[in-house]
Amino acid sequence: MAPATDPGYSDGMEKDGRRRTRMDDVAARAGVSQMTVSRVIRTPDKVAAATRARVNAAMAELAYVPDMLAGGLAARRSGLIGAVISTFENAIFAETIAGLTETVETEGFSLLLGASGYSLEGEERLLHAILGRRPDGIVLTATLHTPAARQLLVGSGVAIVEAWEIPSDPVDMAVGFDNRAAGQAMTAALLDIGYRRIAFVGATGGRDVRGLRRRDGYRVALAERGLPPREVGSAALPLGIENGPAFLDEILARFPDTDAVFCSLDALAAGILLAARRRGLDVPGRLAVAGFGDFAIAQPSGLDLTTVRIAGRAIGVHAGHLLLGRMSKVPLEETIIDVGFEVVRRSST
Amino acid sequence: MAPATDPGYSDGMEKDGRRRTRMDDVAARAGVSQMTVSRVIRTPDKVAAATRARVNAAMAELAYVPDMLAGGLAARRSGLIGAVISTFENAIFAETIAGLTETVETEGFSLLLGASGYSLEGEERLLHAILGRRPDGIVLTATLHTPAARQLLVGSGVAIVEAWEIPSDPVDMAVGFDNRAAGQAMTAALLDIGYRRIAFVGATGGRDVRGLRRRDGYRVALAERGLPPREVGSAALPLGIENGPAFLDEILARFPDTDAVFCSLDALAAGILLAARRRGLDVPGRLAVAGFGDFAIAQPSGLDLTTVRIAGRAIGVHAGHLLLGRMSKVPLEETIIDVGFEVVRRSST
DNA sequence: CTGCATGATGTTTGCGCAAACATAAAAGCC
DNA sequence: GGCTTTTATGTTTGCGCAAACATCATGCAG
Repeated sequence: MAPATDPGYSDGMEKDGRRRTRMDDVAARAGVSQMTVSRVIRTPDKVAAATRARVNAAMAELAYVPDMLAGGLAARRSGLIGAVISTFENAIFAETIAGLTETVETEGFSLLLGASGYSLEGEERLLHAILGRRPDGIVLTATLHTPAARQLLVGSGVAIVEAWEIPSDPVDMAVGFDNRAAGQAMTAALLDIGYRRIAFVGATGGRDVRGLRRRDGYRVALAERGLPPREVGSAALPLGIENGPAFLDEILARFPDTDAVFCSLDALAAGILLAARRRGLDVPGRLAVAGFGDFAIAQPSGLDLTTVRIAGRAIGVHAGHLLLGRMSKVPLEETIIDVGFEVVRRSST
Repeated sequence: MAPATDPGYSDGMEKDGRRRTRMDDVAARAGVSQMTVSRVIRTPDKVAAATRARVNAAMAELAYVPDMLAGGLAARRSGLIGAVISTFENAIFAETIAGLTETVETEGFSLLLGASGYSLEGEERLLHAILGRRPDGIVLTATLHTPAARQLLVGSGVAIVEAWEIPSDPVDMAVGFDNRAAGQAMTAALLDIGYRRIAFVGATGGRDVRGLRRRDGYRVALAERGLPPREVGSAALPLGIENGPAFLDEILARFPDTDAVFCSLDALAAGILLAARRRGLDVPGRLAVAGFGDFAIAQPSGLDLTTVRIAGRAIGVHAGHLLLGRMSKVPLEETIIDVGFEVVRRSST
């Protein structure tokens, strides 16, 4: 899995034959030892002010950039944080990644990003690629699907945060919310408004573990009132706005008197809503539509979708802090963080 | 800039005191030398089939994951590709990043992602963080703003691709399109339809170099017909859908007879279009609206925006191939790739 | 059977840095 | 002033791996 080809000029030489500047070069110029340069970079307090100034000057003159690969090898800490998302398709995780980078970058860490895709093989390949870089921490926004993958992570001993979900059996740490409770809450909200013939649209199986949890919540909420579920969906991923018309047709064909639809994703809800409008169905008069995620599209584009809002950015920030905390040796008091959710009612219900 | 804190157990030991598996361990178990294990991983053809099988078995049994940091240090190639975006806010570059990762991952490279934000200091900090990891290549989707940053990159000798733009003076390689030409083409398209009092909304200065290029194109197209420009905007970034109402007000106040608006971004165009609808203005009858970028929101959400479509994914794929090509020693024939653009007319004009 | 490729493996060394230890100088202390 | 403690710096060593070179078979032509 290592790069197969050979770079043109990364043999330590630049294009013009110069060798890359090392600590030794800086040290020689400043008239100190290599170790003192290292100290100026990592623990400046332990170096006399005058010496520090000379070294800093030398570094500036030579435009020295420390080699963190070498440093990491020696110190046994790479300064890398691995982040695993399932796909770039839906921008669900962008906020989380943004919050995560901003949090860990301030401490000098960099982000190693990978998309596992929907193939199991890809998932393991990616984990190997990330673990091989010896990250100091890993954030999983994607769900792990194989026992082997789980095994690999646990065996690595790396700090791990599972995000966007509170797993019943976490690998290590976790930041997220209870998808089941969220699905139940949204369904309950629809019931409170007065809807009784509520359909659910979303993944029916396969890889979308979280969507399935939300569906479970939907089932529970209906069961509490003794109402039968009406489920429509597909196991194929990813589901998006383009599936709206087909799913709407299916709902209306199988459950003609449906008065509300709860979609496992906003993109899906947007698709249903637009399809309904196009068919001349009054929303929410004839059919109410609710989504999940409060992804950017939802509100401002005039769809004004009732949805469940998740603090995506906060998840990323918390995940970063969990990792930083774990690395600071002070034992963390709480390693499972529930950021909750919020049912936001807008004009689509 | 190095991580300030100390990890709990990355001293080469796992939590339970086990040492991390190394090549030596695999070698011992397979009854070969460490070097033979290295060969099995990188150049399996150079190892006898029987030996290879033994080594592979040993690796599997020990769940060995090669340390690419150490390997990179020895081989002077990190297997990392640095990617610099300006912000996660707009999902503009998600497709490009996706195309890039998919391209380079097949060759065993991993992505090091960083957001430079809108601060110049952040830009340099990020470059240091990335260059310090000794990437084999860097893709810039963000524009470079300081001479020092440019200097740093050139001095590093790393292969560089500037994406989403064909700079007049590229640092190294580039994949993108001519923003000026695109702005001109869209304006010309509006003129061809028959609009004559066309306003432009977008960045008026500051960091959004590409937006300014598109504005330049707008000016040229109008000047060719002897029409005066009508420009509205702000230097503050980022501009988004929420700025729609204010900009629409400004347009109608300063240029009441405007019949079309060309926005430097789809998000902005969406904001203007929605604001116009809310005011009861007929789109495109009273006011036509055109955007730029064909970002996901545009079409399916019912806005049906006329826009300029850019092959964002192709940009990422090309960028990846440029880097891989540069690293394969075969001299590249073409290092500046223009992916062009496409004016897409929809119902908003 | 010699000689010389060719293939398969082993040995040595160093990538650039930081941990651990060693030393030297300065600063307190009675 | 001799003593310890503290502060500032230097020296040695090794992180885990791959490049370069060395070695040892084996094959095979003449």
